[in-house]
Amino acid sequence: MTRRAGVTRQQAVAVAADLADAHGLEALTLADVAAVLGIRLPSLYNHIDGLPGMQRELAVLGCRQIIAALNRAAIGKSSDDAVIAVAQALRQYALEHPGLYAAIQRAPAPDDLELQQLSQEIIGIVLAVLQPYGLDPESAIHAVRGLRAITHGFATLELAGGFGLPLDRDESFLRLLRAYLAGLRSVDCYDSGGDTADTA
Amino acid sequence: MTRRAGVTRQQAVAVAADLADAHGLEALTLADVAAVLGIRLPSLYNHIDGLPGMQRELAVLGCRQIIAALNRAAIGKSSDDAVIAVAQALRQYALEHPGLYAAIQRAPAPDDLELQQLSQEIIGIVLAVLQPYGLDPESAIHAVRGLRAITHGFATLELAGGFGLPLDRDESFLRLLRAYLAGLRSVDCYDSGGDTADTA
DNA sequence: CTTGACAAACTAATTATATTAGTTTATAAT
DNA sequence: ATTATAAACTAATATAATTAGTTTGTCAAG
Repeated sequence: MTRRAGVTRQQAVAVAADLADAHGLEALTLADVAAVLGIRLPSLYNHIDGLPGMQRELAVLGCRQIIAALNRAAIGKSSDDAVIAVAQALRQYALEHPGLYAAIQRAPAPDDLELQQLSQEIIGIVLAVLQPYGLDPESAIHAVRGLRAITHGFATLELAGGFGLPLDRDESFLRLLRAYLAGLRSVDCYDSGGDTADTA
Repeated sequence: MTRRAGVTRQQAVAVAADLADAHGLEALTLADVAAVLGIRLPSLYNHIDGLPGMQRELAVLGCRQIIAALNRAAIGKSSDDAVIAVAQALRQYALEHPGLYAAIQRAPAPDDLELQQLSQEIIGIVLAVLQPYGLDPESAIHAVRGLRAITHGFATLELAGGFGLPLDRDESFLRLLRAYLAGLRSVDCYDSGGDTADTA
């Protein structure tokens, strides 16, 4: 199976992932990857389809790892606990793997079914965790979008060094999630204006 | 003042802004900017300090435009209306100027006082608009972080094509904001568990 | 009106990266 | 042993950024 005892695609992608997480996705070069692997740059093309191909590989890897992390986080929890755990896991993943996280932030190509399916799987986990809230299908999608925006926005601002003040970021995130979930249960976000009901 | 009737820095930055908004910040090259201006690439260095310098210029321009847009949006509104208007304005700016918006998403250099002050100004507007909620200083900062995360996250996911389903995005955003603001008024996001007070 | 200073353009050269084309070679399977 | 091929290689090309050094148009001072 292994010819020449040489480099495998998995190895190349793993090296690229490490470099991207360490120095940022935008600083990732195939030249560096080849150097770490101990081969010449053009030899990399035996394993991956250029820089765009490598970035796609990183997106696939990132999605798989995120799916695993979210599933792990959701086990044995329900309702608010589950939602918060999943959101925390996603934020933590982004902070620990900024390069891979950045790699998944581009829409998959229209013909890239594998990557599209992986993206869907992530959304599916969030949807599942929102089940106990008893939202109608449309509201559930709005809620998934809301949670994704909250988590993605918070994590990327954090990564960009956007929170300068010395105030605990963990608590900011928790308060944000709690406020949103509390609001989700109230009804006044489901119609355009005044309050129509107050509980449930 | 104008030598050679040549290119000015403002012109160069304006061209770069257009290109970045049209094709993405990562696709912006000084070579393209020079070509549009009708000069050779090295001549650009008479006006801007290389690619990093140009990106900083774009960040400054973006901040100024955002500050103007947010101030305009907040005029004559208060409370929820004002917060929602500001958030909508920020989202709209990001959608209309994706290149400039991306340029402001890197933390300013520690010695770049001008850019730091502009960032602060944006935060100041959000803080001001949250005044009517009567939050204590620490809670106000948490709330600013929450609003920034919500708006930034939603807009960047939108830009990345992250919302695939044919469900109105304007409504998703509005619901998200309403839910958060409703939650902000409730107290259960200010301490770890049960409710301690109810108004304030 | 001349002239000198300088900003702003230029050419030339270097470096880095990605990419393609074509060649060599080690090894697994026959 | 032979052979097919994956996986390495060298060589060459294109693009971009950047630096160095040179030329030149224009403004202002004499």
